[in-house]
This record gives sequence, structure tokens and C-alpha cells, in this order.
Amino acid sequence: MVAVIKAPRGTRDLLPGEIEKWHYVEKIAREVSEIYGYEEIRTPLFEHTELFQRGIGDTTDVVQKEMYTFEDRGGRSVTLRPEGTAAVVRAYLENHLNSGPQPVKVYYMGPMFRYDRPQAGRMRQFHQLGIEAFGSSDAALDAEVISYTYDFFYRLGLRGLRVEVNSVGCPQCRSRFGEALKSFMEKYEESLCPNCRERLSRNPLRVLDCKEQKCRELLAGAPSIYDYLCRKCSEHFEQVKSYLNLTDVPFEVSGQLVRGLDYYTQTVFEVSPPGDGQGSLAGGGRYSNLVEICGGPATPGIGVAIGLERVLLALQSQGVEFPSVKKERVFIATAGDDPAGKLNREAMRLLLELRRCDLPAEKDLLRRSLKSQMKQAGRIGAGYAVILGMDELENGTVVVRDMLKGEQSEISRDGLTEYLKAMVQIREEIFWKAAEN
RNA sequence: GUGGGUGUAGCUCAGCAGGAUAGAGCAUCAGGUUGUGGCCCUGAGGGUCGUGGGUUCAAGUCCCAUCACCCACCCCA
Repeated sequence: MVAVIKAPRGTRDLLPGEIEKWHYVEKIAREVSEIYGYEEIRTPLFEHTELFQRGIGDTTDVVQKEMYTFEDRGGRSVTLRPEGTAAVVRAYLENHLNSGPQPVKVYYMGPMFRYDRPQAGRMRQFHQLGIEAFGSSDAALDAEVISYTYDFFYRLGLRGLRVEVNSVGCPQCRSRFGEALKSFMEKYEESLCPNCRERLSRNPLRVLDCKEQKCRELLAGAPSIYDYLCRKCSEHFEQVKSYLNLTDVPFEVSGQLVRGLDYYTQTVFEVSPPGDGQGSLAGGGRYSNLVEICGGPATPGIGVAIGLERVLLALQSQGVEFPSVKKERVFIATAGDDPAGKLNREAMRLLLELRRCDLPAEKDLLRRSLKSQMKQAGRIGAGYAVILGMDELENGTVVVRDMLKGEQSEISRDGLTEYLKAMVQIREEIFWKAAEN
């Protein structure tokens, strides 16, 4: 036997039993998006490599070591999207959404790809829900995006989340602050962790969220970003906080919060699950230059990306129950010998008839014994079994067995559909009422 | 890219200081006399013990390498 091929590292299959949870999360995502006025956009799963290099930033880890980049047969360098924002910006420009009514508010949901080493809540193919809003730099929009994120989590049933908000200012504020931070930290260079020494020259702001104890202690005396925000950025941040206070989002201001993607300006935020687990559930912020970087006119934008695998993990660890809406199913079984295939043909007719009437129905597909068929009916959770034998065929009847009660009765073949429809409806009402309590 | 852990049937695991045809529970399939599920009983199928080397009279059991998975770091969702 040849070896079975396994799914590539960092990818996995979502099987029946688990996929229903995804459907539920996706349903809530669409509902919240609609309520907040975001419409769906779908962009390709791969783009020209250059889009991500320019959009995300050449110096970021994502671009430097995590991209799935390859040449297609035409010699073009393409990359499996590692995140959603750059592609949405591209689509916004390419489809001239910038010359339509503003703001433009869209959401996306789908797989992203990063060549990382897999671990809990991190896959090479993972899924994000995200929103992007273009054309407005109003602080109310910042609050809206954060509120959307929180609302999505809240509706799913997640509680106790930590929402951190910060402002990294515009490029001017940032570079002034970076210099200040750098000259401060350089005084203690020998006490810094090797990583931070590296960061000081490359991207000084990143030392702010170092987890090393020593670095953290030093940071206590470090300059604050808030002393370096220009008047405009400072005012914007004040407004964001004040709008946010009008919502029920329990946020905290965190001057240490820095995000790893280069395009963020001003507002940045992150949502993490309770406890000291590092992985955040969502991260986002404002990007005032990204549209320009991608070749468009200066256009403000803001967005968030939510990691759905992590959301599922958080739901699981908080013990959130998923609603299961199961439709009643009917199983058609044939009884006794059927050498001429008469029963089987009649079962096929019944099957079609029930399905035409929107009754989910199954029949035996393995030519098994009645006993096995009943077993199968029970296994798939059929509410009713229809049993058809030679006697019934001759009498123009059929036996309907209530699989929950274990009772059965013979009814006329012609009235089967109406009978089952009525029975199923009654039972669904009972389920519905039970679910209400 | 770095570090740590794990790797025996589909699943969860046993396998005692290395020694006889590698086991259990669950799952699957078939039966428990004529056309009936969920309980019970019986039986069957299913494993090159991740892979490749090595040590040994003998390795699932020891050593090395490799791969995969898990966890953590980096970074991020």
C-alpha cells in the first residue's frame, strides 16, 4: 500500500461535527457586519507579491520570513495573502470605490497564509474576519471599529476580554518618539535582552512590548508616547477615547501597545482573551498612508482583523455552548428479500417525494439487512423511519416508526408525505419550545 | 529560525529491569433463526510498534539520526 498523503504542516481539515461551530461563528460575523453597515468583499487568495511588500512593509517579519511566495507559470511572483487589508485596499482602488460615496465600509472573511511554525492558535492556513473602512478620519469611526470587534465577541458569548487601545501617532510623532526612546534605552543597552538591542536600531517602538522582565523594568522609566504626539494626533486620540466611553466597551489605554505591521498610524488596538495567554484574538488600527502607498490618493482608512481559530479556542476554553439546530430526518428502510429490486425502487420514489417536500430523507445505500438499516437510522439521528416491505407494497401502505418513542403504525402510502410533514412540524415546535426554556 | 515534549490498531491508552503468534476499551462490520435501532452477548476485520540506521543471541522496549505532531520563543490572528 502506498503511503497516505497528509495535509501540509499547519493546515487541517474541518470535519462534520466541528464545521457547525464555524458556521455559527460565520453567521454571527455576518449579522454583526450588517448591523454595523459593512458589506462583504471577496478578494483573491493570492496577489502580486509586490502588493504585500509595499502594503505591509518590507521590514516586517510577515514579509521577510512568513510569506508563501512563488512564481506562477508566467514567471510572475505571486503570494498567498498573509492578511486582508492590503488586498482590500488594492480592490478599493482598482474598482474605483474611492470615487463613489464615502465612507466605504467592507468586511471579509476567509483563509490567510503565513509560513510560521504552528502552535496553539496559530496555523499556516488560518482564518480571519476583518473589516475596513475608507474615507473618513473621524474618531467616531475608530470607536465604531473597536465597538464592532467587541460586539462580535460579546454576541458569541465571550466575556472578560481585555481591550487595549493606544495611539502610535503619525510618522512624524513616531519618529520623534522613536529617537527619544532609542537614546533613553541606549543608556541601558547592556541590560537589554539581545532582541531589544536588535530592535533599537531597526524599530525602536517594538521594545515597548518586550516580555523580558529586565526590559520591562527599564521601560517603566522610559519616555511616554503621549508626550510626543503632535497636537492633531493627540486630539484625535482624546476623541477616540471619549467616543469609546459612550460605548460599553471596557477598554484600557496601553502606552506599550505596538503593532507589528508597518502601516498603522494613530489609533491601534488589540483584544485578548482573559488570563495571561499571549495570543490576541484581534488587532487593528488606523492607517492613513496605506492607500497612498498602494498608489491611490491620500485616503484615511481603519480596520481590524479577527483570528477565527483563536476565537474558536476562546469559546471552547470559556465553555460557551453552540446552538445546534437540527432538522428532523427521515430514514427509509426496506424489509425482507428484494431480489427483483421492487422495494428498492419504491424506496427511491419515496425518497424523492419526501425530499421534494423539503423533508430531509435518507435510504439505505449498502443493501444491508433491516436490522442494520434501523441501526443506521438511529445513528444518523433520524426522527422517523419509514419501513417498506412486500406486505406494505401490496397493501399500498407503509410503516412509520417514531424513533424517539419507539412506536410505529401503518399508514397509507399516499398519505405518507402529509403525515410526516405534520409529525415533523409538531416535533420541531416541541424542540423549539424546549430550547426557549 | 530557536528551544522543549511526544510518536504502539480509526480513537484513548496498556505493554512490567529488552526475550516467545503485540493487547484492552471504544469505534467499525457481521451474527444472536422468519421484517426493526438505541441495552446486552458472540465473533470478525484492522498495527512494517512514525521512518532509517546502530547496540545485542534477541528491541515496541536501549542509542543516534530523520520526519511528523504538540507546546513555548520570535512574530502575529
